[in-house]
Amino acid sequence: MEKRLERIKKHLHSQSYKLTPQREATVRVLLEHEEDHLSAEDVYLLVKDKAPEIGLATVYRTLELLAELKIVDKINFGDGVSRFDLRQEGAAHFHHHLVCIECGAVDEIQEDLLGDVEEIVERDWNFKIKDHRLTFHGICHRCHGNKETNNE
Amino acid sequence: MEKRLERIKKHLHSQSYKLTPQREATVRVLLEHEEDHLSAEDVYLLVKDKAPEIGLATVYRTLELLAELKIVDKINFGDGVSRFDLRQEGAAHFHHHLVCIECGAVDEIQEDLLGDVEEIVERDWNFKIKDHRLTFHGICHRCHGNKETNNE
DNA sequence: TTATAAATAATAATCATTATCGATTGACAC
DNA sequence: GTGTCAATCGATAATGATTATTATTTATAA
Repeated sequence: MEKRLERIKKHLHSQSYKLTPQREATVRVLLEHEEDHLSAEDVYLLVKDKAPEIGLATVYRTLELLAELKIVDKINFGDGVSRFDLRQEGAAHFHHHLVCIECGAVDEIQEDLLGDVEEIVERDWNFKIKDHRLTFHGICHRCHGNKETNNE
Repeated sequence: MEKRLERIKKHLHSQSYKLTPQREATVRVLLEHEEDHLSAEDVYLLVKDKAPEIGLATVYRTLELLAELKIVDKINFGDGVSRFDLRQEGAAHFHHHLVCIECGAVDEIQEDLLGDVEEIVERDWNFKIKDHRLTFHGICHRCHGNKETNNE
C-alpha cells in the first residue's frame, strides 16, 4: 500500500502536482476501499475520519485530478452519482462491472474479455479505441442462488 | 414511422398507459432523431415545436415512462446529462456506442459482438445478464482521417 | 352530465457538482 | 528570517439537471 502511494506520489510530481495531506488522505481512502465503488460524497465522509478539516470541494478537486491522471476511473451506473474506482496498476484496460438489479451489488471483472471485440471495432469501424466502459445489469450469483428465477 | 408509433401506442395501452398528445409528440421527436442521442432538454426543445404548451416535467415523465417500458434506453456518457436512445425494434440487445474524444460524435454499433463474452460471464461469474452497456471512447474515423495520430 | 382517476403545466425543491474568493501553505530569493 | 509568488485549500454560493408538489385540465365511463 505504501508502495502504491509512493508511486502515485511520483506520478503526481511528474505532472507538477503535489501530494498534499488532503490528497494523500483521499488516496488512502481509495486504496483502503478498492473493492467498493464510492461516490464523491462517500469518499468525503471517509476522508473526514482521517482529516476532519477537509472540505467537500477539495475531495471533488482531488478526484477530478486523479481521474485526469488515470489513477482512478470515473464511472456512472445511472443512479445519479459519479463513482470512483482505482485503476489496477499496470492494467492495459479498465475493468468491467456486474451490477445486480436485485440487491444493487457491484462486482468487478478484471479479465479483459474484449480483445476480439476491440479488434473488430478498430478494423470495421476504423475507430482508434482509447478506453472503454462495459457494464452488465442482471442478477448476481448471490441473488440468483436465493430464489429460482425461471421467468424470461 | 406511423407503424412504429402505432406499436408503441399498443405497448402503452397494454400497460394501461395512454398515448396522450404530449407523449405522442415526444415519441415522434425520438423517432425523427433516432440517430442522435438527445438529452431531456434537447427533447424538450424539439417537442416544443410540435406542442408549444408542453412542460419540461412532462417530457421528463414521458422519457422515464418510455425507459421503464424499454422503448428507449437511458444512457450516460459522463457529461452530466442523461441521454435517451430508441431501442431498435426486435433487437435482442441494446446497441453499443463509439464516443469520439476529439469531436464528441457518438456513433452506434448495432451488431451484437458480445455473444461470446456474455456466455463467459454467465457461466464463470454465475451472473444472469438482463442488459448491458458498452461504450468505447477513442478517435472516430472522421477525426482519424484528418490528422495522423501516431502517438501511443 | 357528472364522478373519478390519470395526466398535465407551472414552478418550487432537491441534490450533485462546480465556481468563487479570501486564507493558507510551501518553495525559493534575498 | 522575511517577502513573494503560485498552488492549494475551506467555506460557501451558484449552477444545472432532475424530481416533487399542487392546482388544473382532460379523458373515460356510469
